[in-house]
Amino acid sequence: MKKNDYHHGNLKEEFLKIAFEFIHKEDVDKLTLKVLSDATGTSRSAIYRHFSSKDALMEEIIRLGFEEFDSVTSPILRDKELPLVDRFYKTSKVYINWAKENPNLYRLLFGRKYAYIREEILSIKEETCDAFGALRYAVDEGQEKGILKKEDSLKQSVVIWASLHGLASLIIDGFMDVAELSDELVNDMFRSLLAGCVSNKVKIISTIPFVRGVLEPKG
Amino acid sequence: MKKNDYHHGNLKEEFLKIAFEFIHKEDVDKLTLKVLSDATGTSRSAIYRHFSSKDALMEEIIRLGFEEFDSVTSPILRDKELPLVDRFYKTSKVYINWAKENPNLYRLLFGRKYAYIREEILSIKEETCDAFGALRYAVDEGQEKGILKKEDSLKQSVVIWASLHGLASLIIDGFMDVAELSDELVNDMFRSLLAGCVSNKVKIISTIPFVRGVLEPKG
DNA sequence: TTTATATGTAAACAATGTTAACATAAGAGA
DNA sequence: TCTCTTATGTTAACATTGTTTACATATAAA
Repeated sequence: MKKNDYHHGNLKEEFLKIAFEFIHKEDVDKLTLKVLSDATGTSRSAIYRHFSSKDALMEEIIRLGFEEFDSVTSPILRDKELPLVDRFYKTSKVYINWAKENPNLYRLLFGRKYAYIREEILSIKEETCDAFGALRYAVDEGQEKGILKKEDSLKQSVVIWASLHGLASLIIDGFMDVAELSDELVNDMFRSLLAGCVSNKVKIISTIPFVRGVLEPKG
Repeated sequence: MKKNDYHHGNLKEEFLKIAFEFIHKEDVDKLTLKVLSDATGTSRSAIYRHFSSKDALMEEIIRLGFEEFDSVTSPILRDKELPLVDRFYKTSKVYINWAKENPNLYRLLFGRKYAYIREEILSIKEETCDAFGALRYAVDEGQEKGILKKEDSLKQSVVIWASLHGLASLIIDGFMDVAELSDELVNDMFRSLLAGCVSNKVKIISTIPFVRGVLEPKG
């Protein structure tokens, strides 16, 4: 070990990087300070020069996690090139698949433990660039175009979100052996949501065969 | 302290009772062995004469929890005196309200940590007297009577369950301030589920005004 | 060059679940 | 009743957690 290894250089960034990568693979409560100190070749208390506590580090991880989550969901909802129903459908697919691929991160973001951080980040009241905001925006758009029933758009959005969240949770938390059915379950859930939310005043366009099948059950 | 307090008598039962009551009030990870030993006036390691580990005790708590959960949900789904749709509606209400009143127990039962115990208890394959079994049974009944669309009843049940689970989770895990909207949200969710699942081949009976409103949107 | 600040380590804490060695009560068999 | 076994309790110690305190060293400012 060289002498100038005493000062690491960018230890804070490395802590974050290692922790973030760890959460992509392993369970949240397996991420201990020892894991971080071992991985960086530092002592167990080195982290306290860069974060006031372990929770403070987790806060940053959660922020990064939401950035990643938003980056795979929001753009689809906001993509004006796609028909609106297709945006909903694609988002549903991506949402469930992302949760399946990143179960520990998903639980960290949407579980109870760090609810106060989530509140801080999501802050629904303003139309920020987060996934729930994008969903509300899309729901509003749907109502304006007459595609969705005109109801309280917050409640409508929560019902949609809750459905996806519930399905994702059942799948990743091992509630019954439904993980291998997830593709079909998303389709069924989407069909149910559409039946509940779609107005029949306007003809709705979709480029996705499955979605067209849902919209025209007689065909 | 009397001399014959050395042997407690029914310490195991008391541990279970105290732990079970604790979970009804406080967070799961606040339930430590010290809490149990203090409450019973014993030492921190006394528990190991009755349980092989803390997790073994938690297993029993989870079993008790499912008994309680099932006792407030299953009977409604199995009550042949009620119209089927009313059973679904009442169960939805009771489900969400129970989760709101017992958030820590709900998380313990349906969270990831003790998934293997849940698997053991629920064991969907057989038609046991559990809530999910009762749901599947009710879904089958609905399909036979032509009330529900004839689909894979497992998937249909999972979609219903996931919707309620998602809503309950959002409410109790502090995802947005929707707790005070929960009554309306259950109604909206129920409306959505019914739109997705109900067949229109048969006239459906309900004694609940709200449900009738959902079934006859023109009225 | 000296001084202050930033960033590391080592040692110790209390709290957690857990185990091992020991103590005592209860019950069975003589 | 006496002894032996078993059941059930205690105390002391462990390793692992997150965390704090005192100390050490590299970097930057004066």
